[in-house]
This record gives sequence, structure tokens and C-alpha cells, in this order.
Amino acid sequence: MPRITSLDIAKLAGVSQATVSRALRDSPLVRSETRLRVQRIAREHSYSVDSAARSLRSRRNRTIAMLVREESGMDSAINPFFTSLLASITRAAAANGYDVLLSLQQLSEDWVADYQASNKAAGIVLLGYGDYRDYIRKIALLDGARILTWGPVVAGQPGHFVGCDNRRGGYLATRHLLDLGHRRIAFLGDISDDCPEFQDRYRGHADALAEAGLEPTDALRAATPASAHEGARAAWTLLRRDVRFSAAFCASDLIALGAVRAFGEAGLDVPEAVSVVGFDDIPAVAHTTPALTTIRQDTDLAGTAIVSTLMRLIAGEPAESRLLAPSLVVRESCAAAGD
Amino acid sequence: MPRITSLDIAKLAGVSQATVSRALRDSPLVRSETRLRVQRIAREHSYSVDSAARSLRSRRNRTIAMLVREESGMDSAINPFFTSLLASITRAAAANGYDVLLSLQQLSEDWVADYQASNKAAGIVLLGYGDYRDYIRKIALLDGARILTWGPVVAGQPGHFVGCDNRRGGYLATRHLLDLGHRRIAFLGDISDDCPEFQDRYRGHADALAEAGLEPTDALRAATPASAHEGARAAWTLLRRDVRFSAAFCASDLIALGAVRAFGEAGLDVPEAVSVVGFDDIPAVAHTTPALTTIRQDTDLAGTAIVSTLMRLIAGEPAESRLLAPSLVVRESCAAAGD
DNA sequence: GGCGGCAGTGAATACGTTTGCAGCCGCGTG
DNA sequence: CACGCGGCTGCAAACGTATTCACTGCCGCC
Repeated sequence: MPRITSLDIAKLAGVSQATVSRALRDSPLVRSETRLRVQRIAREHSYSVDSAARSLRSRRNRTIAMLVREESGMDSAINPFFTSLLASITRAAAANGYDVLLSLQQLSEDWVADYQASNKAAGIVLLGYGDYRDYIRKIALLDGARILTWGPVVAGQPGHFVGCDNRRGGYLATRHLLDLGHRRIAFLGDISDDCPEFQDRYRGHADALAEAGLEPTDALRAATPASAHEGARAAWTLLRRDVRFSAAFCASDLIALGAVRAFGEAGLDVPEAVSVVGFDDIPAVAHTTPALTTIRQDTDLAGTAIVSTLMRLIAGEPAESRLLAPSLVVRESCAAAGD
Repeated sequence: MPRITSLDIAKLAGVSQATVSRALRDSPLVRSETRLRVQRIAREHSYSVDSAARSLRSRRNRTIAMLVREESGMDSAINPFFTSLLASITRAAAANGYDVLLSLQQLSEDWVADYQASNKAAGIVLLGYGDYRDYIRKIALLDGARILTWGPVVAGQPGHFVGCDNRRGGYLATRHLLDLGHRRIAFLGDISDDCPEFQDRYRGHADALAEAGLEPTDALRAATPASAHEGARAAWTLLRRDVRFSAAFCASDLIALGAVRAFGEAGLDVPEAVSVVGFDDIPAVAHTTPALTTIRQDTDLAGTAIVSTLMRLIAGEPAESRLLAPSLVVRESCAAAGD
């Protein structure tokens, strides 16, 4: 049973295959009467342009690839924040007539080269590869690289980036705690080069402290990647250290989730005994008990920004990196300082 | 700057283009010495087979499409359970050498027809369309439809399904509560035809009650879709009704999240005043306070089951629908009945 | 009345690969 | 010695579309 092709439609419509092709792409070259007839017939036979043939012939591709960092560690779940981002990117792409190819990957040399070369996708979005700075720089320099990375935006660096103003976010979080009267504020998050986002959030944290005449204390900092399990561990590390603190800024909502839990187990209720601020505003934290005060990254905005920038890249137009403003969402996990 | 093609590689390797094609596909037809040489040269020039040309010529496609139900309502977030499923499907597909096309959609007539016709994908996975029974039945009957639906498995129905044994899950949940001595057990979830999964979970719930000589009471049931916000509303509805209950089985973890929160606001602590069991075991609920006792659907297993079944479908082999066993995960949200 | 141009259409080609078929070589067998 | 056969390779024909170029009427204009 042979596939139905544009040639079949052409015969049915009594026109040439070329005209069918044009009619279906709404080309102004064909008379509107003809165009409508062809389109009707195509629809009646549920004919649809073969995408392989189309992209082969046109050397163009209506697909973008999303490459999401696969955490190799224990917690194989995707960070919910990326899930939201992924959804909004998919929507934005669809609005531009693009399909989305999803891939969970350890970022390897081969991968990007492969996607570029086999042109499965017109452009690539990289999610969660903040720490691959060198690698990204390298691939960014490949000519014709249409790659957009979600992550730290550094002026002058090669490549194209869209990201959240993490420093500003960190500032907002800590500022909120300071405004509530807290002075001894812990920071939970890994600020090594593995997590450049966290580094920036920490800088913002320090900015706010400095503004209040304070400075960050190493004893109040516990390193942890973005995972609830590790967040709880970090909280325990902090508790065992026996330093006083009345609030904690967690560099990610997942960390906050774990920390709230650990604090609770230690008899420190949130927010009565300790205030907690998270980062990301993942969907779940609006519904936990207590609901989490956090820094929101607007994923819808991020998705459209990512896609529109990538569209420019694909079109060969110059595109600038963009930094998105985060905002504070006040819920229930913070209280005024006790003393 | 012209693209590098297999012909270029052929010239470099001193063989014909056909041999390059064969070598790169590990065909036994080419001498291993030749094959290795060609592969090396291809790698050195980071050549990769053009996927459009490949699928055009071979009439085959190494791509599957995942169609995820887009909730049109307020809560535009994807249910985290589907996120997990999506991740595991993607991994399983990759293991089979397949790419994954992601699409968030209202299921429309056009969509599937389009994907079939334009052959963007060799097969389609439908996630979250439990209530589209009629529609799915219809498209399942299209010849050559390679469509797999995650959802209720009903013996004898047309189409191919992989799903969780929801009835068994409902049974396990309620049984657990009964074992703890609870007698007045609420059910939170919409059991209309809009949510066939919930219907099955409710049946299991009723099974367990019946086994204990009880039967479900309408007064103890509150309808809600799978969302934390709506779950909280349903919990309040229940509370306002002024009926006694010491436990609640929530048809989804999201509902449970909202319910726990509502109960807390009403002064009913979980698990002291009311025990709660959820369904799905989404990642977040392991880290909330209290951590949620729930029915786990093993998403990794589900992903591999879905993909392997779809692979059979694509290969034209007969494939059977599969029902996956859920399991009870005991955490902290349930306590023995008070009286 | 001739001529240029424009709107609409068709013929033909190219996109980069897979694959059926045929050819070549060398060796074993009748 | 002829013949066949198996292992390896090349030739050439598709796959279904987009696009260039040429062509046909037809109108308007000098």
C-alpha cells in the first residue's frame, strides 16, 4: 500500500505537483481558487507533507532539540524547575511551528556534533549544563552553531545564553530575611565551580549581607547540590556544627524541601524556629506545609525568551544573551526574627 | 560552504558512496578493514548521516513522539508523575536508538493524523488522555496506527495500552488504612468518566472496604481532578460537610499535597488527627513534612514497558497491552486509628 | 499592432541517502 | 578446465518534496 504523495493530490486536483507544493505552503504564486481547492483535497485525503522529504529538499528543519542534563547521581529525577522550563519551551516552539526533540544526556563531545551534522535539529537548547563552561565555549565557536544555553550570562563570553539574574535573586532572598530581622543567616548550596548558578546566588546573598553591614560566615554555609536528599544532609551538617542561625537561604527549592524536613526532625519548626527561603519556585513548594517563600524564575517568560533567541540564531540574525529578572514570592516559611 | 556528505567520505576513503553507507551502518557486507577505515574517516571529519535523507530513502524513522496532555485549566504545570514517565520513556527510547519528539497538546483530530501522515515519528505515545476513550478507539483502528496509550487497560478494547493496575493500587491504599484500624475513610478524587484511572482506584478502595465488611459512603467522597489546588478545595468541602473521618485516600499525590495542607489549616494534623495516603509517588512527596505514604507506580518499569511495546508495534509484531503492578510505600502520613 | 510584463502554471532537477542488482575476483569442485 | 559460488564492491535507481526556469495567455501601453 503506497503512501499518498503530493503527486497523488496533484492528479486529483488536476494540477502539477509543483502547484500542490506551493498551494500547501500558502504561496502567493498560486491563484487563491486553486490554492483552496488543493488544500481541500489534501485535507479530505488527510494528506500531509512528508517531513523527511521536505527537510531534505529545503535544507531546512522545523525542529529544535532540547538537551537536558541527566543527573548521573542517585537522584535520577529531573529537577522540576527544568520540567517547567521544558514545558514552556515546548509551547513556545510550537507557537513558532517548531517541533521539539527531547534528549536526556550526559553532555558528550559526540552529541552536539552529531546533532549538528546529522541535522536532526535546526537549533539546540542546553538545559542544566552550568558547569560545562569550557565545553560550551568550544562548541559555541563552531561555525554555524545554533546553540542556546540556559545558564549564567557572563558578558563577553562566547556563545549564546539566556539565564536568570541569580545574583539579584540571591540578593532578594537574603534581603527579605534581613528585613524580617534575621542576622545569622545560613546558606545551603554548593558554591564550587560545579554550580555557577549557586555561586551567583551566593554573591547576591553576600551583597545583601554587606548592605546590612554583615558578612558571610563559612560556618553558616553548607555545600549541597540541588537535591532534596542532599539538602537534608547539608542541613544536618549545619545543625551538628552547633552554630546559631535563625534563617536559611537555600540555593534551590529542592534543597529547601530537604532542609525544612531536616529542621523539623531536629525539632526546629519552620518558620517559628527557623525561617527558610528557597529558589526556583517549583510547582510543588506552593503546596507544602509550610508553603515555601522562594525566588521565582518565571519559566514562561524564560521559555519564550529562549525560543525567540534561538529563532534569531536559526535565522542567522544576531542575537544577544538575555538576563531575566527573578522575583520574591512570599509564602509561609519565614517569620520575624525572635530576638 | 556545502555540507559534507557520504560522497565526500567515499572519495576520501577511496570507496564508493554505497560502501560508505553500508560501512556506517555496520553492514556485514563490507570487509571489516574497509568498514573501520571508513568509520575512522567519517569520525575524523565529524560526518554524520543526514537524518532527513536517511528516513526519506529508507522509509523508516528512528523517532517516537510523546504526546502529553496539556491541561487547559489554570494549572499549566505538567503532573510530575508524567514528568517521571516522560524521562524514563526518553531513556528507554534512547537505549533503542530512538529520538523522542515531545509535544504538549490538546488532543485533536488533526494532530495524530498529521503525525501519522507526515511521518515525523514511527510511533506515538499518548500520556494523560485517559478520558479520550472514544477518540483513542477511533485512531486505534486506523490501519498501521502505531500508537500506545498510557492509561486504563481494558480487556478486549481496541488499541494498545500500558497502564498501572489502578484498582489494585486503590485496594492497597485503603487496605493499609484499614489495617491501621481506620473505619471511616474518605476518598478524594473525581470518579466521573473524566478520570477513568480514578474510577479504578475508587473500585479498589471499595474492594478493600467490602473485604472489611464496610461500604463506601458518598458523604465521605469529594470529587477533584489531579491538582494540589483542587485537592485542597475538595478537602475543605469534606471538612465543611461535618462528617467524621480519620483517614483519607487521595487518588493522586497532588491531591494529597493539597489535602494535607487543608487539613493542617483546619487544625487537623497529619498523621495525628487524620491519616493520608496518596497515589503515584511523585518525587516531591518523599521530602514533604510529613513524608507521604503513597502508592508507587514504578515509572522506570513503565517507561521500558511502554517503549518495548511500542517497538513491537513499530516492527509490525503483535503486541499485548500490559498492566503494571503498583506497590505501597509507607512513610509518615498515616498513624493508627485513635479510637 | 507590436511589445513588454505580469500572473499563474508545469517540467525538470537536486537534496543525500539506502538498496537491488550486477560485476569482479579467487577458490573449490565436478 | 569450466563452472559455480561466496565475499566484497560499485552503479544506479529510487524516496517525496522545493525550487528554478521556461512557458502560456492576457493586458496595457506606446
